[in-house]
Amino acid sequence: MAPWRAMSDPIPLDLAHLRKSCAHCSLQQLCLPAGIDADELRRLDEIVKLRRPTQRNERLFRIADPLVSLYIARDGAFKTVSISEQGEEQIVGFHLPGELIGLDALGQGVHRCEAIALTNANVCEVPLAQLTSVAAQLPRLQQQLLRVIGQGMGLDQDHLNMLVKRQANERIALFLHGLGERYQLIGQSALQFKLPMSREDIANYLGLALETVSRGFTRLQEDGVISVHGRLIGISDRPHLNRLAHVEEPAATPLRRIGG
Amino acid sequence: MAPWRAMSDPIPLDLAHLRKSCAHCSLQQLCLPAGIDADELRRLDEIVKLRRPTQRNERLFRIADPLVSLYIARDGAFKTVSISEQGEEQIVGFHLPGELIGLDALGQGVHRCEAIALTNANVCEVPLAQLTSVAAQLPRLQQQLLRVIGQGMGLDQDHLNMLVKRQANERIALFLHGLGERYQLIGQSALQFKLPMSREDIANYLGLALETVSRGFTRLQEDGVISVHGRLIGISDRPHLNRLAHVEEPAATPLRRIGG
DNA sequence: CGCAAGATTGAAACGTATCAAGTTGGGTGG
DNA sequence: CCACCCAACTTGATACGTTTCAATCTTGCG
Repeated sequence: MAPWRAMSDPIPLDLAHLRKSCAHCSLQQLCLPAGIDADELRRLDEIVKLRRPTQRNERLFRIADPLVSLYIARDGAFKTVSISEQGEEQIVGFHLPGELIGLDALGQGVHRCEAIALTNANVCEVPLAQLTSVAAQLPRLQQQLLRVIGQGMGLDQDHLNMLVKRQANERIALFLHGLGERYQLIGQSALQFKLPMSREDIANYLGLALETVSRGFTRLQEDGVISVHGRLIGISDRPHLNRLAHVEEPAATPLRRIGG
Repeated sequence: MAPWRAMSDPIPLDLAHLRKSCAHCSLQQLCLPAGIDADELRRLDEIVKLRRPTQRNERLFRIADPLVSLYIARDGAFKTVSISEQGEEQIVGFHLPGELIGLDALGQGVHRCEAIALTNANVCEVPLAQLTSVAAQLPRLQQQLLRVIGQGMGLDQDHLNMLVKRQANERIALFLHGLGERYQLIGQSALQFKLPMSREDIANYLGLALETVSRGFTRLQEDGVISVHGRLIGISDRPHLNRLAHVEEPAATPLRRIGG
């Protein structure tokens, strides 16, 4: 595949930032520690490892790997991919910073997906055995763990609802809408962002042909809803986009993500 | 809708059977208690309630109900249904005996689905607060709980893979295949069973028009793969069905379900 | 500059949804 | 017991959207 380390891509490694504990992490409230107190946070911090920077196309785990840790990106983006019996790849979810990666293995103790970096990234690693044993002692952490897992299931359901009985343009609008919301959640612009994934990845995720995604983007641009420059997306008419996605648009948009 | 209690449907209530604890339940190894020891089983048994028999079309919980308990059918069948922003129903999963119901609410503490009985049924109820507090003390139960939850997520993924990039006949074959396996798992015939759900439910679940499901059944019957008499399904040529579903068919079929 | 991968655009073929009749079977009431 | 009814299911004809195949265009990168 692609080289693990592209020469033109010097790693902007900020050790000081990497060493920060959960307590100082800007994602704290969006991540596993959300809602737990200072003492508990210290216990959690003790078991969280900081991995070396991850290169584009690098894998956190592969299919059939035993479940060891859960992962969370601090920055960058990942996709999780399952492979059908016929060898076709299916993207199960996209993961932005703060979103737990690795829950696919909870059932069998063995991963059924690969987690592949879409960009260079920095990742926290949480050994599951330690996490569960700490959680057994800290009811609030246990509760939060279940909540995070449950949210993951909710996202799978959102993904499913996006695929069933919705046609191409609706899926694409919903995808862009959700992505914008997720970027907003982590403090970036909901109206202008760079897609970390290819058209092919989007198509795969949405259950469409990549040509259909391309046509969809073009159509949205012609209609003045978005602007497209390669992977750079600008949302020009958010209400219109929401209408196409059939999403209500009250002031406070409910917590929602697209990729699980 | 249909009457809560049809006159022609006297409830064959077997109190002796209902009073059985998990320890004596035939589903024990397929259910929450799988793999935990006798002491732990006793602790679990203490918190499991047996609900009065549930009528066809009765709901275990509704959308927006707070999460109180998880449910498991001892017999009968359920569907869980979510409702989109436009008011369209989407069937998220079918639940046969031994399969946990109610995990949809883990994320927000509030149900995002309704659980509706497809048939008359007997149901065990497990209050979640008690379950988690017991699980915190019993590592094996904690582990088993996570495993069951993880399996639920796995099933959602199977459902998703069934919908994406597969065409109608393949989805239908896969659906029947999976249903057969699940019946086999609970000690019934994999080759002959009565569908607990309507064609409309199947179509909704598979993301198809109900006419397409009907045609699919007819086609499978014409090809000598199955026999259809209303809701009675016989599988005449299992290898052929598996081939249509693109499922490998080694001697030992992997643990798999269709509805999550 | 020039290649290769990714993205866009076009035309035709296919599969499924939709609309519209029929058909079957279980339940009800005369 | 039969006629009727209604809901569930089946079957047929047409319309639509998406896939597919193919060609062209763009972009990043060596």
